[in-house]
Amino acid sequence: MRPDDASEIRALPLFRDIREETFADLVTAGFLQRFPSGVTLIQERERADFLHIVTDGLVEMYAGTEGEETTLDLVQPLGTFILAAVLKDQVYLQSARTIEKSRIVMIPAEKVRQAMTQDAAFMTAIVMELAGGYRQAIRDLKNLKLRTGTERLANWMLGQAGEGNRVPLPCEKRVLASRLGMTPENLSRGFATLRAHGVVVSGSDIEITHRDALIRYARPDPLIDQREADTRFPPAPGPAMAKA
Amino acid sequence: MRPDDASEIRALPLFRDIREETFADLVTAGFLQRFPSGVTLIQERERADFLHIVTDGLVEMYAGTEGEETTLDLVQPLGTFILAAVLKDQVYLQSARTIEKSRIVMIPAEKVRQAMTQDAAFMTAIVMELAGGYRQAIRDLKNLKLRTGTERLANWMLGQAGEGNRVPLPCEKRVLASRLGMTPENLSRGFATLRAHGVVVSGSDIEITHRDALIRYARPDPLIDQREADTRFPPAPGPAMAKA
DNA sequence: AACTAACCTTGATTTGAATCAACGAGTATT
DNA sequence: AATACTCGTTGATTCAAATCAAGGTTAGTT
Repeated sequence: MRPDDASEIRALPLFRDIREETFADLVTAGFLQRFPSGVTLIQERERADFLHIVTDGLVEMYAGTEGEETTLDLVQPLGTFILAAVLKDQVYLQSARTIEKSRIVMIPAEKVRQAMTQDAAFMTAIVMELAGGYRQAIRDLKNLKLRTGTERLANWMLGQAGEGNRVPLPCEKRVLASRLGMTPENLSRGFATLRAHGVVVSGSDIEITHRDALIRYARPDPLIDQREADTRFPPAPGPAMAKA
Repeated sequence: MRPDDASEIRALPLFRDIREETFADLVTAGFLQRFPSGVTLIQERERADFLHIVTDGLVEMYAGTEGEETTLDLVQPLGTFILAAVLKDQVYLQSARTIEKSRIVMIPAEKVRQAMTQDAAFMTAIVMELAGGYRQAIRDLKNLKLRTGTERLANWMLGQAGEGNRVPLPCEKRVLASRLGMTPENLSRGFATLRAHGVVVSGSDIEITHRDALIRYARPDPLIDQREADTRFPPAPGPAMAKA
């Protein structure tokens, strides 16, 4: 791994506050690899061997048997995946494939576990990362169980647009459909439905023209849709905190 | 909290390996409370204030707006809940209510965070607990996205029966239905469908008469259905492990 | 024991979503 | 430039699930 690759991932919440020495250990053991689009990086049911970090490109996490598979997540640059499997030293529950030309940093699972025991700050960061991942999974569950497909789409658009009105498409629509738990056909129909609620779609050009109308349709819920700010530990203590 | 209440939760993976002193701190700060059935213990969107441990009874984790809610999990004795919210010092994503007469141990969030920084073994246990919870949530997602309601029911039955053929019902069928992501009506129909696949249902008496037939229908997948063994850290090292 | 109130089941209907099938648009290839 | 291919859209149909609407059972109460 080259020095500037290392400094790039140093900014990650997972590594930001750890000791220089711990980081050096991880970087030394790890390596960076480039992959074209469409490469399977890990396969569900295999033993966890590396912590993966996406430094460039896009990775799809998916699961299921051939022909009957579903997208569970998209990992964008400066995201990590399968930390939980690495820590528990168990098999992957998800597969991963590149869906763009990507750069991936891989760190041997054993080194991660070792570093965790040697650096309390690293372990703390791991706790926060896992807690965040867990909470995101709960959000996904609520999203799936409480909303229709088109509602999920509408809320996804609001999140993706941020403050602006353009909705950048991070991947093929078929992948987005699977991520949202619907078929490509129904995603199309979903976009069609949303035309009546302040949305204009033309190919991969997606725009929100009447945000209030879309919000009225989507009924966004911060407990489902709001990305969580990454938390440093200890979290801001209350004004009147007891000391042990 | 009485001494034997304390010793009861000492056996939990979360506390099993922590220092005596840490455990004493937590026990001193915590308290035990008894609740009748039907009491709301926590409410989504509130600030996380206590780590909860169910020592007796049954707790339903649910979410959603009045009238449109869904059950996310059932917590049985010697289970904990909302650890992630406590650690991140954020709001609950789920509500909790007793659905049986229950005994709950509550430990102030601040004490948990404090104990974590003072006892590496406790932090390690937390990492394992979070990783396990995260993986379970991923399993739930796969279960929902890859299977029909009746398939989820069939696999739930196999898991609930264990080695035997009786399928104990831990809760009302309406709650089970919600947990499995279906309506009570469709749960009934699901049981009806499974009569053709080796299942006999009469009220709350549920029995598997032809396990092979049910398995053929359910097509269980260890990556979805298998409970994870709780992992101590470090996980079993390979035969040739480097020492730092 | 009779009454009440949940809970569960069953049937009919509607709605949401998946599937099947055809076509059009865009991209890459020859 | 023509071709082949993938991707996305649209329509028709089928299927799964939710909803609406009765009944029936059970448990808890008076």
